[in-house]
Amino acid sequence: MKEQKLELKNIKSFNLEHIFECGQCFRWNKNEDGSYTGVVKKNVINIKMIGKDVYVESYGADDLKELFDYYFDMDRDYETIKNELQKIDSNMRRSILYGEGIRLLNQDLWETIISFIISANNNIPRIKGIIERISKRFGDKIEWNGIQYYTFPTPEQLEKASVQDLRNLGLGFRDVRVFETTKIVLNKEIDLDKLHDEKNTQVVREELLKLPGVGPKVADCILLFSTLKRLDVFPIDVWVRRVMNELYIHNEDENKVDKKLVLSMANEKFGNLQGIAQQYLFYWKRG
DNA sequence: CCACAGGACGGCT
DNA sequence: AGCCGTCCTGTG
Repeated sequence: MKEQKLELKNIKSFNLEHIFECGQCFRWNKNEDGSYTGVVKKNVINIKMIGKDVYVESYGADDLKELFDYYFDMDRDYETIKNELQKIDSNMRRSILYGEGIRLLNQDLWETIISFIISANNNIPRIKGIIERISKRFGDKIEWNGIQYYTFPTPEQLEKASVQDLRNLGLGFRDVRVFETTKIVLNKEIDLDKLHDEKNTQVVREELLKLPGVGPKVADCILLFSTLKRLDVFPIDVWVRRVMNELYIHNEDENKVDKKLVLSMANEKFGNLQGIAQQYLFYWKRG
């Protein structure tokens, strides 16, 4: 374990609030000074921005520069992506203006799977609380500057949780889903490492859908927000359905909008960039 | 007291 | 294949 620092000057398409509050992650918390602190793998990371400059501090095992670049998707050219999307229509232009600093994080696949199983029919404050309690109970403790942080438990660590343990931590009816998914991952009935090697997004999606608690929406979130990083998916929740109806479909009853229609519309308009287009629209309309 | 939240699942038609 | 009730828990 070591402390490291990193300074990045004049970074474009990078805004802490946009990145951490757009619904893709649950383990970053804002501090009083405006900086954010989170746990990534076995590292505690603190980030603040002054103007367009990014200041990063970490305490952990991994090389900070390498970890930062990968986690924050720094190798992807968001300027070019935004330029492409802006050509589509005024909705995209406005949404990109609103969330110009969004980046899609490369979060640990296992952690993302469990996190989004927990997210089903749930709200963000509660999701964050549950994940925090799971980490505190089954993860490893990291102490930094007198504060205790906890890593997200590995499958081996989470295997020690009984259904009742999970229920007591507040998962509700999702307890069995997390319990069963943990077993399946441990048995390698579904090999998470091999999912990274598969090129066809739909094939990976079908694999994810085999996990208890992983339906269409959760699967797409996993594909988009984890190290799988497939941009050709379009997670549809009530908000996205609402936005797509308001902007493009104009159905009288937004609850009766066919999901397949939303998907084909997204595919037609945004193509292979539909995943990130979804994030701009979602963050914009949800405010 | 009830409605609802950033869905999944099972039973039904 | 589509529709619909139900599933914990916290908040309004």
